[in-house]
Amino acid sequence: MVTIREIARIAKVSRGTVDKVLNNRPGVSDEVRERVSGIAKALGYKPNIIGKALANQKKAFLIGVIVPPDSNPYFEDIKRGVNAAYDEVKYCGIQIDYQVMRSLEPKEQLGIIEHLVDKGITALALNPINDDMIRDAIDEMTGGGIPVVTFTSDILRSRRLCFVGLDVVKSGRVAGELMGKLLQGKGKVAVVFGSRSILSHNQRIEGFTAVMRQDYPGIEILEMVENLDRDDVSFEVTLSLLERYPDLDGLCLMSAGIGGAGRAIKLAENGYGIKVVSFDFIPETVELVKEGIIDFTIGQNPFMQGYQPIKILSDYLLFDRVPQVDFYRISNEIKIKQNIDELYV
Amino acid sequence: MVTIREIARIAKVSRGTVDKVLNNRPGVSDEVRERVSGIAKALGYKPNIIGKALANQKKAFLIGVIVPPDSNPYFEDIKRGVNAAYDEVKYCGIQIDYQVMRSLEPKEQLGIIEHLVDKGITALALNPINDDMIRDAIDEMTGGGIPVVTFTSDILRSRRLCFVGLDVVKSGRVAGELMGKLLQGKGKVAVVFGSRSILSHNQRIEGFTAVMRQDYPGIEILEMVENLDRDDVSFEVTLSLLERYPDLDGLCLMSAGIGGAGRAIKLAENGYGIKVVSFDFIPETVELVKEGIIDFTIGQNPFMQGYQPIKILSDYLLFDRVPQVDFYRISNEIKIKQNIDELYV
DNA sequence: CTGAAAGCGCTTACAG
DNA sequence: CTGAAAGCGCTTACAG
Repeated sequence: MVTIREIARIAKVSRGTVDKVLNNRPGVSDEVRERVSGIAKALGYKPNIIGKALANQKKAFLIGVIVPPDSNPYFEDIKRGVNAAYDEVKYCGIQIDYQVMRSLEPKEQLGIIEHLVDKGITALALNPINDDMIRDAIDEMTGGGIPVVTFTSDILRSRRLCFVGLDVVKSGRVAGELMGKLLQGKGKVAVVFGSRSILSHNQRIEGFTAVMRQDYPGIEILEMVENLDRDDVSFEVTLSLLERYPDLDGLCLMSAGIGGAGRAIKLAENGYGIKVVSFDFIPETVELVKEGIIDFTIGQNPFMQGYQPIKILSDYLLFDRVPQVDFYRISNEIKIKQNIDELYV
Repeated sequence: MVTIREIARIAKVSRGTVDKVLNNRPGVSDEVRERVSGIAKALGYKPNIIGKALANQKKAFLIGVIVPPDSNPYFEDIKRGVNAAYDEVKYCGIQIDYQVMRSLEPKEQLGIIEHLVDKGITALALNPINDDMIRDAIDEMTGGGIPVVTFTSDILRSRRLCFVGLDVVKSGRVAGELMGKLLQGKGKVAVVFGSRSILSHNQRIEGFTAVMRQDYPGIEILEMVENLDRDDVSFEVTLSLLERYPDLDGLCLMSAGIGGAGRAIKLAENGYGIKVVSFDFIPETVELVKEGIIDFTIGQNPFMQGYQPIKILSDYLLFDRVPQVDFYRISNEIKIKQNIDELYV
């Protein structure tokens, strides 16, 4: 392994000077800069990350994390991922400031961002509200040397370092294929989703209906109803669907409020034989899968959605590693009764 | 963070002495040993892994890896996992010696183990042949300070550090449930498996039949046939099954030789509508899933089966970290046409 | 048994 | 602009 000492010896300069060249720090003449970087390249120098990490311990890195209100148990797992990553990097001098929002207001999020910048964060992991205000704030931070990684949902045309999340259209497609297989290609289905005003909900619907159209023309989508991610609304609309369509064969539950839908299915006369595909691995869903009410549930590995942004930002801060991809893809996981206990292992 | 320097200062001894105490090295009086370890505990000392890693760079750690003959493309992914882990730890002075067997003979494996021990390995990741000879060798290495992690298949009652693999009975159960759902609980199925003489193949069958019996009494298992993991045999037995049972509804392919089975299904008159569940994500399988011949395939994440043993052994060697569990469980992953492209992300 | 010193590879504050 | 020195936390060979 080539070291800085070795390069310094060959270039006949000090190790400090080599360090400046290799890390594009000012204070070296062009002539020396060129000579040193030539030698480094010729020898195939790779920085030793352990050495870097040890020296960096004198610095203090603070990564801010901003998540939406914790009403959604989904974010429990995201937090577990953040903590797991933190455990791996805390010895390198990295600290975390974890902020939970109280609303979904862009203004509140902007306030938290400003607060964190004042506190001196050196990087930010953000589940962004889709608003120009936030996009501008991201660009300003990036411009000011504070890298931002978005997770779970992205914000388009911003200068964030990368996005960690999943291809939501594909999630919808997976749900569509599973429903098609469950119904052996024929029957009547209904969809319960969160809200038309949320981008990802529309994308799930888009993927689901596309697969139905292309691969399962024998399946008819009777209705798609909003539940606003609320448990009580979920109960009502699901029960109503089951009552209005006595011959319903399948139900795709795309949003939160799964518990309410489950109660409706258990209550309805025609609920027993109905095929159900849902999303996420929250406790209510897991329970319904175990009971046999839900046939398949498609999870998004929220753990990794918390874990990866911290690891990516740590790599950036500690080792100047820039992520290789713009979109760090989390895969869709399919769980059934027999393997629902194997979450995140 | 408490450092060795801090403890040394308080205990009024040198840093070297503190190091000896904290790492149970000889050459310290009992009195000093007790005083120092008391202070360390009182201050909540945690070793800084970066410091340890840097100092350890002077040492040379060599991890041996022994895998079966590479006839099985499955082991390509295991190797990718080994390499990925190696990339993460090579800066800590860890080297890998990767050995591929030519046979499944215990004697050959024993020879390779002895060769590696002569070469001076400090740890071993082993896919063990189930034989007393190998068990004894593992125990001898462990006794001599060389930790052994088994992966993919385990060897019972040995002193290996831990096992990385999956619950094969559960894999069979997952396959059973998927088949049950595909057939809506009624129909006739057949199973093609590798060999009765291989433990894991029997375990898959056990799980599959247990779920059929318990949850899907309306499904009849007509026959279970061996293919010896061979492509040509696979073709023959699958074709024969399809010809002898014109009303066959489902086929569970439990072993290698998937390509042959796929050709038979495409060739047979009744092959088109048949429901198929298979195992692994090898290229042939992926292709058949994309074509719609295979409905579900259950993968074992071989990447992680290669990655984890190296990480576990590195942690042990570098930081004296002992694995928290005896069985490091890899989860069963279910893939279908719409998400078969999301492997290992 | 104990301590002082040098070293792992990189960074930084300071002197020239 | 350049270099010498000290330091990050831990380990080790050596002197006493």
